[in-house]
Amino acid sequence: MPRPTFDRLAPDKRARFVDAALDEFARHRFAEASVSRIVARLGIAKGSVYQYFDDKVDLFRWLVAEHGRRRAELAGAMPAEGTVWERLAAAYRAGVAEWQGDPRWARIGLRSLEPTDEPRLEALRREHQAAVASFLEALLRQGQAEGQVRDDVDPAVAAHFVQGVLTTGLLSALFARLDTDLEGWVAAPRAITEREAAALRDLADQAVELLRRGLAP
Amino acid sequence: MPRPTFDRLAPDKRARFVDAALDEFARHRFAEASVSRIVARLGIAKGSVYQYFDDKVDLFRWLVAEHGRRRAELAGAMPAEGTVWERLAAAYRAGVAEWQGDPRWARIGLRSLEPTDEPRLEALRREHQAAVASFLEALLRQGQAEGQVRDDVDPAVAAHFVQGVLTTGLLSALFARLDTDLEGWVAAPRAITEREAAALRDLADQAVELLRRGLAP
DNA sequence: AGCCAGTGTGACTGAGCAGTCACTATCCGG
DNA sequence: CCGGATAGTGACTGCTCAGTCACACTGGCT
Repeated sequence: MPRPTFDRLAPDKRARFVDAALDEFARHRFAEASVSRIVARLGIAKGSVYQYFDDKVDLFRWLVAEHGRRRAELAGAMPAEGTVWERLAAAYRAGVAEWQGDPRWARIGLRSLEPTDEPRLEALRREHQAAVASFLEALLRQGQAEGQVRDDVDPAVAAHFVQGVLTTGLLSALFARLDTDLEGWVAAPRAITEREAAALRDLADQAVELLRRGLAP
Repeated sequence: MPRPTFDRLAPDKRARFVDAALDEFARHRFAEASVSRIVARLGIAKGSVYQYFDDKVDLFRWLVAEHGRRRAELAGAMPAEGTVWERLAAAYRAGVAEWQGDPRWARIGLRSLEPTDEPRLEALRREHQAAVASFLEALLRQGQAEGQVRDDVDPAVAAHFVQGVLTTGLLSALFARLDTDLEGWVAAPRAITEREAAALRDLADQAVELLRRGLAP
């Protein structure tokens, strides 16, 4: 939890701090991210950071929570009805919207799923992992109830496969097409162009089509 | 490249060193792996490591290369004919065999695909990444030629999806079923039991079935 | 016995890190 | 203009790390 001082911070100062921290944690995984680098870049004293947050873990957790808030906003506009495949495509479209905004926030979302040596982050990671898996599992169960997913599929298992296609698979397909990778992208962050977003939606449709056929009765 | 001294090492000493290094790099990603910990555990002087290898990168690269040699041996027994799905299942079975041996070596294989801040490892990573992708792409093209994969699928794109299912997806499904995760597994490495291997083959069959249906004409 | 190449050693260097704390500066209400 | 609260500071501690190097040891050969 951030300290009260952080909330009271002048908006522009706060914004500059968040920007620098976001950049650091987007570029580097938790263990390699450096509080020293953040303050050096901002030209402020290291002690200031510890006026705002208890420690590095606290700072990272705040970023993850803030990412959650931003994503929830995007997802708010997302329909919760329709066929399984429509909902899946919609969920994915919300993801695209995130990359079209500030890709660094999207990266924080991925970082929250990365394993760490820091035990206080492990619980958080498992929670997020489980949330994704159970969202997809529920979706597949709905699909079975509505006859869009065949009954001999184990939703708990298939959820992992779906996650594999939509995260690892889709991302690596995307970056292969863009001729860069996740690292390069975040090293020089920019919002993706509409053209690229279209390519991504195209890929997402291919992915969903593969899953639709693969899981159909 | 290891130094000549490493090759001349007495077999048991060499084996003990490799075991300790393997353990360290299986448990920790490259940046967090510690040469100091390796020597502390073995009770040898730090300088010794630098008689065997140029530096930490050199040591890691040797482990990755050694893993490649071991996997090549396993893959040697793998049939290069049959339908796409048979070949895919066979490739996966070779992977299972690896986890049934020493799971730490399997982990090194995954480590070689992880991004690093170390530029000298980036080239290696891209190479491995590309090798996997192009193996799968070639497989899908063969499938199209033989009418097992529908023609409106882009093999270059679908290869990434297949990779997503068979790596991320299958692994996370496996560990969900085993009630542990990759980290816990390597922290207490043991060969998987025949029962677990059967579960893994069952999952692999489900994954291949999903892909078969998803990509079929 | 004497030699020496090959092997092993561990204190040391220089670097980076998270986190602390006595101190200073700034702001705001009275 | 004063005084207390709040915010900011940066040198410092204590830690871990990769990599070095002058030195010591060992075993085989002459």
